[in-house]
Amino acid sequence: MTDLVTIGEFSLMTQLSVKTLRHYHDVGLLEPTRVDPSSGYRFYATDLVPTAQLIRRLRHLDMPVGDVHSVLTATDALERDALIAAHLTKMEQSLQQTRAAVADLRVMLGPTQERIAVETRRMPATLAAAITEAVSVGDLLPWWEDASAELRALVRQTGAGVTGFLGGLYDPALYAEGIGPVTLFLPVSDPVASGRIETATIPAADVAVTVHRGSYAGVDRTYGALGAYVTAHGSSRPGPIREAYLLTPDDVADEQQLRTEIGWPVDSTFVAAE
Amino acid sequence: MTDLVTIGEFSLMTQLSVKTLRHYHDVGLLEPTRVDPSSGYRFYATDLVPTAQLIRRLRHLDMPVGDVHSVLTATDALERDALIAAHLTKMEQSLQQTRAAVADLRVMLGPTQERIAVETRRMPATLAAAITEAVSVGDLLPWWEDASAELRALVRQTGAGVTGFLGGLYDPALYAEGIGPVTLFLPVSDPVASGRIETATIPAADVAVTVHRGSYAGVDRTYGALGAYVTAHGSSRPGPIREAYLLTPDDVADEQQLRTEIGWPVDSTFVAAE
DNA sequence: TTGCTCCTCACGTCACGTGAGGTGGC
DNA sequence: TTGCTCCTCACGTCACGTGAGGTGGC
Repeated sequence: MTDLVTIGEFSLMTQLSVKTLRHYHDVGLLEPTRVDPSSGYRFYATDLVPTAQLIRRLRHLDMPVGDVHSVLTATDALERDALIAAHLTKMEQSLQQTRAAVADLRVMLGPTQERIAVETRRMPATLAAAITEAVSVGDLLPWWEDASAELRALVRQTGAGVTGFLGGLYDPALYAEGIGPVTLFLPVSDPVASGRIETATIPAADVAVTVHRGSYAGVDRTYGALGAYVTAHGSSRPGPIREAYLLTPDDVADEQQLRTEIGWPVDSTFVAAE
Repeated sequence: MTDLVTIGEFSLMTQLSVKTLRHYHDVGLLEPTRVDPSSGYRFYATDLVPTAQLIRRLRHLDMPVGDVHSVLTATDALERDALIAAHLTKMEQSLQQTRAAVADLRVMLGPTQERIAVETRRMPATLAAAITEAVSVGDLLPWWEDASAELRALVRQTGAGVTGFLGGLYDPALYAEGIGPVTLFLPVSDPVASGRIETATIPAADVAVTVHRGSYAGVDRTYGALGAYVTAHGSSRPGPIREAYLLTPDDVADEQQLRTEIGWPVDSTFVAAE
């Protein structure tokens, strides 16, 4: 039998505010040990303190309340640790991204705004091993990493010839609505399919292309410059953005050396006129 | 004269969703260049792209929309850079805290739960140089750093004798409501006052004390253990928590060596009975 | 009886997202 | 005419905080 304390005392012991404790009761994250039926007073056993502190820590790391609940109700320690480890990994990645964003902001605020070289080109239809899925912007990076690894692995395994750079098709809805269909593809000499990988013919398209140099975190600048260029020449037309990964993290050690070709769909007359 | 594009195209160029762009229009953060009076269609000049991208970056760093607005309307570059630098500093600190929280979580999930040694004691009334202010939990750390530096500086300057450890009084409201009065004080031999620093007599009190070892980030565990101990002996009584900073970051290089004495107010009968 | 702590609504906040229902331009 | 893009409400979400108005225990 352990001691019961009021919500105010429990707040002191756990450094969770009274409002927060009541909220956690409402959503079922942390139930008081006893609730007085007539007064509605909440009473907490002192042995709930470690649980409350774990909750506080996890919330401090921005783990969603639902996930915290999963951690608390995990049946065994292994499962619980796995959930926490997964969240820590996410946190580390987000730290990484923040650092990149800070570095990039410094670049943006710097003196020079690079000019971009744009070239228009007709991309021919291409046979490829491809993965197409609806992806949200938030999940894009890990999705990309998984999908590209899968494509490369399968193609290597089947022995089909690779006939071009790894590429992607990004539906405008991805940016406009935050979620949309994305195709990642690896051009091949022969049909290759397995699981979610299908053989596809990437359609031909007229595009204005430029090469983005450096970290993918800064690709928005190139999107902006390319879009502005295309608009200035009055030739934008709806269709997916095309990317080709000329130099990837697998190829170079330094982020500065990454090269990504961005293709913005344009009118065929624009290509001919050029 | 620069080109106007629709919201959809502008979304592509800036990687901001259409909903987000409309929201930024509503709150006045990013106004379209032209709004068609009959259709309500928004049109954006392409030279707004860098501004939109700056917004996106700053929001990515969780800078509040209001602060982003301040950055955009800053009259000169110096002011703008200062605002951004201030936010970057905040971010760095929060990264630091997250890292500490992760480390601490690992400790909590580890095998051993230390036991704490509790002793009860009557703290005598003490003459001190003191700063008392209403502080919110979020601001506590920087407030503490400023206040302690100010106290030490003034006391050194006046040549008054220091007669005890730097200490603090934390009103329960600070934890229960997230904001409350806090007193930081340095015991002195002679009256010392200047600016927000006043001479005060810290009242006597009966407290159960224990020493928290290690990073202040982990102090909640000690609060919990001490509170549970006091409750188990049925002697808790309302009043501010007292802390005394025995070994601070100024004294030791390693966080593990930090020592903070925590005092929990108890009944005088409890002290006598001990 | 006076304070103090606790209670329950109802609503606000922040930064958008969702979804219904409808309109304009090629 | 058909799609597609755009529009405006109104409401939802997440994790609480704010504030009014009221009750219970020493």
